[in-house]
Amino acid sequence: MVVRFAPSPTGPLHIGGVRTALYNYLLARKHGGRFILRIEDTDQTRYVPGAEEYIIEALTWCGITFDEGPHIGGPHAPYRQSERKAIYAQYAHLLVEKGWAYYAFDTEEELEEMRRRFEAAGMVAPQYNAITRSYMKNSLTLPPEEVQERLQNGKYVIRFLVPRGREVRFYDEIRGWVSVHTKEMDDKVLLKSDGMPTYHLANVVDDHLMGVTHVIRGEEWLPSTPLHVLLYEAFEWEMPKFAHLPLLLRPDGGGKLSKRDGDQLGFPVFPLRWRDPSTGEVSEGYRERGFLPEGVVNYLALLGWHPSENREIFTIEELIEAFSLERVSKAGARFDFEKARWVNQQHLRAVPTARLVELIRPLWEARGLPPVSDEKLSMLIELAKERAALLPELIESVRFYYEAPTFPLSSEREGKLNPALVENLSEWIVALRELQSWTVENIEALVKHRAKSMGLPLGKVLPTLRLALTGEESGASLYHIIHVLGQGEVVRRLERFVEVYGVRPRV
RNA sequence: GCCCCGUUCGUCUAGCCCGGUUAGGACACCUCUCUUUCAAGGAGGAAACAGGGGUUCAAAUCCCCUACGGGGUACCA
Repeated sequence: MVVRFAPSPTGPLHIGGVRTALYNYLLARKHGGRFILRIEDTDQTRYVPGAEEYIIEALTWCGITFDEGPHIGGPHAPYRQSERKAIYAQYAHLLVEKGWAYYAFDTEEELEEMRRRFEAAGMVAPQYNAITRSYMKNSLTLPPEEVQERLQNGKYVIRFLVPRGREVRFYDEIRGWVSVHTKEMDDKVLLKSDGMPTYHLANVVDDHLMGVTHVIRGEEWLPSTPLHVLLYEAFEWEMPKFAHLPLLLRPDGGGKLSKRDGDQLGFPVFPLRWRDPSTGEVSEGYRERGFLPEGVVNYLALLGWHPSENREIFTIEELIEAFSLERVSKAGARFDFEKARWVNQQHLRAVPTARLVELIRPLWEARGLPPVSDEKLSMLIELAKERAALLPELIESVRFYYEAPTFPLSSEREGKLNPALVENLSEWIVALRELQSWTVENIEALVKHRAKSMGLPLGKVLPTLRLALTGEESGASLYHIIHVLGQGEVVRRLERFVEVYGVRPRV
């Protein structure tokens, strides 16, 4: 099995493209096949610098790797279509010789005029086809001498000659048989006047030359597949199998998820941050948002595919094992950011704390937070881990550590303080200061013991202490918080609290 | 407009090919439980076969029509 991912470097890869790459990758790995990256840069006007590097970096981050591609080479190099230009021209001319294609010389204005004319005659979207081509300037209508003359000038395109009266049928691995009549098809340009191929030609030629056995791509290609089928027939090449993946839809139901949706949806549509080189506009990525690559990949796999068992959480290796084209659904899938978060959370919980320390440290430093040892950081992460779905939440939920509470508290929170405890707090500070061994167990014992001797339930004691130490009403285990804060800091914070509330509690 | 593809809880989906299920799971939501609290966990709840015709003893499942959604309709991919 040989599959390929063939993006066009016109900007950042969006999340739907990542899924297409993922399904190809999964299949290649499952069947021990090869996976090729091919850059489809035949439209020179749409080339965006940095896009190719972005695509490779994004897929690498996701753990999607290739066996051949522009970045690693391979037996079918080059892998950029712009560098294969001569190959396509040769094959386009071959089709002309075989009578499957012809030269056309119409200018843009002439094409425009043709469309206007036929529209006026009642056609809605006139195409260059069996009925209109006879009115146009091409090697089918012009005398041979004029054709020769125009070819000398070098300004021509090569168009496919769609045969008449045929039903083109092909089997789609996901949708079953699809058929289209050739009267619905038009004479698509194969070779552009700049000598570059269009997608249709380049894709068929390269897939054949590179030995691709399974063409797995987005559903937007379904309507042009009949043309590709005819192209294989014209070249007398063996056809690959086709599979058209359902599209990723916007959560609001308004069409397919597109690059332009950017951040307006409230969640990233790109795997990595992207800075548009011409406008300077920056779009957020899943990586920067704090997703784990395994979380993104897992969620994406689930959008349009369902395993044979009722299970949602998979590592990439498990996905390789479980994936199959037969279980890909036909209908478009709406992106659900909440569920993506949940899937990521499941993975986050499984990540060893040591790795989280490595992931969090750069974020910690980027925020300019006070230095912490690896040991402290991993204690903090342990505390935050259970309630975080995304990486930055790991830092946000230990805010108490790097940000002392500010007093006075809001009146609502003051209402939750226990007056008896507040009055007695100076004695607690002494006890805490004198605690010999600062362990979670000892702290817990001390708190419980003093609460008991005061006749106060933990439900009164703990919230008050929490407010005094963190300013928050909820969060991780308070005994652990006290422990990680350290004896000195706990005493300092409580003393500050007493300065404000101790003498005459406002409660 | 025309062509192609699609349509099961709010969302992702199982079930459809090989008719007979209390139409299953997950996210989100609600209730209860555990917990100092939040989260997580546990238990439970509400929630769907687009509509209409056939075929059949029996249709989410097979056939047809309609509606709706999406994609395509470039010298873009």
